[in-house]
Amino acid sequence: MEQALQILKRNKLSITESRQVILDLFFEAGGALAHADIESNSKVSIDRVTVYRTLQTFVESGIIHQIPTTDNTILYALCKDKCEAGHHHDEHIHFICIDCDKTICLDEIIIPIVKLPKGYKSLQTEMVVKGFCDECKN
Amino acid sequence: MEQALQILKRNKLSITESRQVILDLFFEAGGALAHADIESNSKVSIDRVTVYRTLQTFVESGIIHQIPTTDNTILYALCKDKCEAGHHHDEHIHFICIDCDKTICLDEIIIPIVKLPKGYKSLQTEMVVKGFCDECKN
DNA sequence: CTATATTTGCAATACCGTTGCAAATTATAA
DNA sequence: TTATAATTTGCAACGGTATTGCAAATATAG
Repeated sequence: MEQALQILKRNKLSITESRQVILDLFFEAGGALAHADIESNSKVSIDRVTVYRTLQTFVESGIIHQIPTTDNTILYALCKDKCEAGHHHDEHIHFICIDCDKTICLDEIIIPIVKLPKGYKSLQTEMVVKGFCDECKN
Repeated sequence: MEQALQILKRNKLSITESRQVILDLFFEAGGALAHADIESNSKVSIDRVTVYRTLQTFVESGIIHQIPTTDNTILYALCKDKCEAGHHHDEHIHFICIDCDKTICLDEIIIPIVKLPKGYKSLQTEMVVKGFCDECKN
């Protein structure tokens, strides 16, 4: 709660209940959330549209970032420190456990630089690893 | 055309026009396609539903694989050699040009192995690089 | 060629994300 | 604190996309 407030202030966003509630959900979850998770997990009822707009605002402010998925949804996760508005630096790996189905940001693991063919210029890199997480290992 | 036929036979799928046409589109494109691309690029008219079901069948058979994106679409690309039904191994990089919007499979560039935290086990890795391709470089 | 199994296309439906607008809430300035 | 301006919210409506059931069409097996 207090944490959410700080984030909103630091990013010069209006302090509203919806925004605080949604931020709290991210802190509780400790991982990535989809739009649907937010709608169903929130105790307070927040309009679908508001959730969409809030997520968009947070992405633009560099508070959360999008994680690509293969099932027509987008996952969102809190950015760590270095993200600024309009300029994300989450060059970390996203891990998807095929057992428990959780998506985990491996913040400490940096995506390696790859050498592209001549003429190609890289601006952004996404890396998604699928497998078993440390709780589901077998 | 011949190529498509071989693939269908090898995977013990019924030989139908739609399936051959869709496979040919992948060969022509040389890269990844979204559902919409298939619908609009096909000379023959194929029902939307058929396209969905065909893509699903191909994924299950290990003929194509899904590439995660962050814009609420799924890209599909032909699997290389080692894919089997239900078990994909496409350890190559997908490059998306933000100018011409094409997706290119950089088959010759191998995804570097990253060291995961203790307890994590990697089965499949996707790497998507966005930037300018060699034709749109600037 | 016939019988069976599979695939296709249509219609209907459900789902998801977006937009415009008025009401409510929050920030600002006196 | 209060009045005003700016922002945010929720509703309704819309458009696009994915899914399902079912009958007709097509492919496979014998």
